[in-house]
Amino acid sequence: MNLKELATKLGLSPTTVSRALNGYPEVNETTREKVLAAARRYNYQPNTRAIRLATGRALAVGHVIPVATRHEIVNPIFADFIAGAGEVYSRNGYDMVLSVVPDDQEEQTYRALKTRGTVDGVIVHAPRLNDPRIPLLNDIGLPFVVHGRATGTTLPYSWVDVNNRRAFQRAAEFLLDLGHSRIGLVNGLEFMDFAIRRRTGYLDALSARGIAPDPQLMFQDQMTELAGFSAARAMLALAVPPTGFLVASMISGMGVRRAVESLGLVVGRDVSIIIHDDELSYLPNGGEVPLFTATRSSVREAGRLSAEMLLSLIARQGSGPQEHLLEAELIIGQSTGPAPRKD
Amino acid sequence: MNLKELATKLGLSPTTVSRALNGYPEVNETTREKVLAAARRYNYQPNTRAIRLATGRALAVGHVIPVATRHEIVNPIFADFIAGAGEVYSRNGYDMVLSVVPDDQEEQTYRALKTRGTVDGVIVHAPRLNDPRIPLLNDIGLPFVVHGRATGTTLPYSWVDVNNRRAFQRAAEFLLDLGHSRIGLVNGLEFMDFAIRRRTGYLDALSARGIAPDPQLMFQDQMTELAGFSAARAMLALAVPPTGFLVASMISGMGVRRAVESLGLVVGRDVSIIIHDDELSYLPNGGEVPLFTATRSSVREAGRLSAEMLLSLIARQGSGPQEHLLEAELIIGQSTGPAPRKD
DNA sequence: GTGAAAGCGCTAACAT
DNA sequence: ATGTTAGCGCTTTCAC
Repeated sequence: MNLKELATKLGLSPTTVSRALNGYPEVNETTREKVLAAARRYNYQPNTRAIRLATGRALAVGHVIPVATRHEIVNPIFADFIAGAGEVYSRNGYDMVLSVVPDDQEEQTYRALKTRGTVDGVIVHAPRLNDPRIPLLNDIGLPFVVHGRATGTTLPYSWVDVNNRRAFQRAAEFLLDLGHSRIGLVNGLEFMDFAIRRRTGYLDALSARGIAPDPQLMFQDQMTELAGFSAARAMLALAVPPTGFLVASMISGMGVRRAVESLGLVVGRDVSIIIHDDELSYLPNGGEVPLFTATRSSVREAGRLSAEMLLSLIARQGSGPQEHLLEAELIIGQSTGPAPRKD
Repeated sequence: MNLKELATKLGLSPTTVSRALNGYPEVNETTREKVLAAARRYNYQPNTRAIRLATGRALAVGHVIPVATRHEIVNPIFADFIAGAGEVYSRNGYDMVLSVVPDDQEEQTYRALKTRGTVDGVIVHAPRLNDPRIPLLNDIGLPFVVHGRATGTTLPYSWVDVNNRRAFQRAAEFLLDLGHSRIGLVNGLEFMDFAIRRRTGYLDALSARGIAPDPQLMFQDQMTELAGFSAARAMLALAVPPTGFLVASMISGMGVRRAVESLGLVVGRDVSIIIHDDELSYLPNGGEVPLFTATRSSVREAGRLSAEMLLSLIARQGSGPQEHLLEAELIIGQSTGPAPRKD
């Protein structure tokens, strides 16, 4: 059933039916009712392909995932973000187009997305320092919203971010309040914007207490189990080992936990671990570990907000770049003071 | 630059230009050269929206992810599969449309995908026993390929699957050959088709050696770190604990490893662990654990094969359902015989 | 308030 | 081998 057939059945022109369906004000209300009833009755579904051609809009939003950072797709953050964004898209009749491309083809992909009219806008994930995608997208005129921020970028742009600096600052303060003074930082790679901010928050908390940061307690690496394990083992082998850990991700947090336990230490008694972005969909920790988390809902919320922001940019309802900073929720599980010195 | 403009510049009709560009045989080769050169020169990019409307094809493939199984998206398997499939799609000018929907809207989503003409076909992920999606898609006439198989389904359908039964059988045989006789199975939820097949492989290996399965050594649960930890702890607390483990996923495998180490046991000396789908993108295990894996490349390969199969179904090149069974690669790291009894 | 007609940028008969 | 002519199913002026 297409528009023309529906119009014929109603004894109306396609124009009027179209207007009635799309909420144009000039349609007689009784006519509109009839049209809507018939559309429902015949299960009329407009052909998206025709709408796209006629309007020149793609009715789709792109998410480009370079394969080099493919692990991003297995990041629980990504999954929850996508779930939140997907909700908004489908509510607005938009599709989500996922492009998984070799990282040397990222620029080319964005250009093709624009010139072929595949999407009306894109979400930029995992921004890095001076991220080249921002000037690129600006240049080719493809509307975009960044999930996170790109330190070093001078151009204005729209973004939605969790307050990573504040999150790590509060987590560190929490450990400091418990009496910990040697706190190990197990961070992600510090060319990622969020990792920089997290380190800053950690340092801010230390400096507010007049504690000088110890480079031996600050690790950055991929957020894998093995990297977390290695970092924690190295720190625990120090002459004066840390009694608390601040970890950037659930996955590396599991490595840290294993490192601690493999030395016969007990988490929550001898050592406190605070994991960022804990308690996400597929990795419940069973409430065993003192927690700090951005919480699942806030990441979903970030997805929703980003998607809404992008759709409003596409509709040009927005005036200039929009920005939104979400606060992370501090969730406390068991907690413990510093471990007794064993000397 | 559109087709008409390009044709005018060349002094040809749009038809000829279209034919030249699309490789139709009736075009004069010198004409074709000229057209291709001009297209490159003016950076002509055909408007996908117009092609879609004119041909009635969506040039897109759908992947529907119900939010209830949202963890599927954070599954390394999913990421590698998507990477492989995405490669094929982009090589063929197809888009990948991802729909993340509440699980009670799954059927409705497939119907809408069909009636609105959003996609030409779909990939079905994570099939369950008697999966209702297969009759549904058959019913609405949307071409599909299943990644995995759905035991209990009577309708013929196309699929690509890893030989899970054989994989677990070989892994169990490997442990049996080392002298292990008490082998714990840490499986995924056994309403998932792949989990059923894995259990079958495990049981086949035991029965071939005349070993009766012990229900206390067979666990099924979500494939999370905590579930792996709990299952392994429970088994290790038995009067006669297992000396080997067969684990369904990297994530639960980390829980099993932690459980083992938390008891002061050493992996590779006291206990052997074999993890399926290990060594995927973001979870290197550092070669510490005896490995068994479907390997990253085979999952990517499954993605590629599924995508190719689907595109061929869409083009109706295929005659009847196609099937493809991939063998998993057995990768051996350190290995060990059974732990000495400590009584 | 409704309709006729043109057009979005291609493809695909049907000529020639 | 190339061109002419209709569409694909909508939206959108422009008339009435």
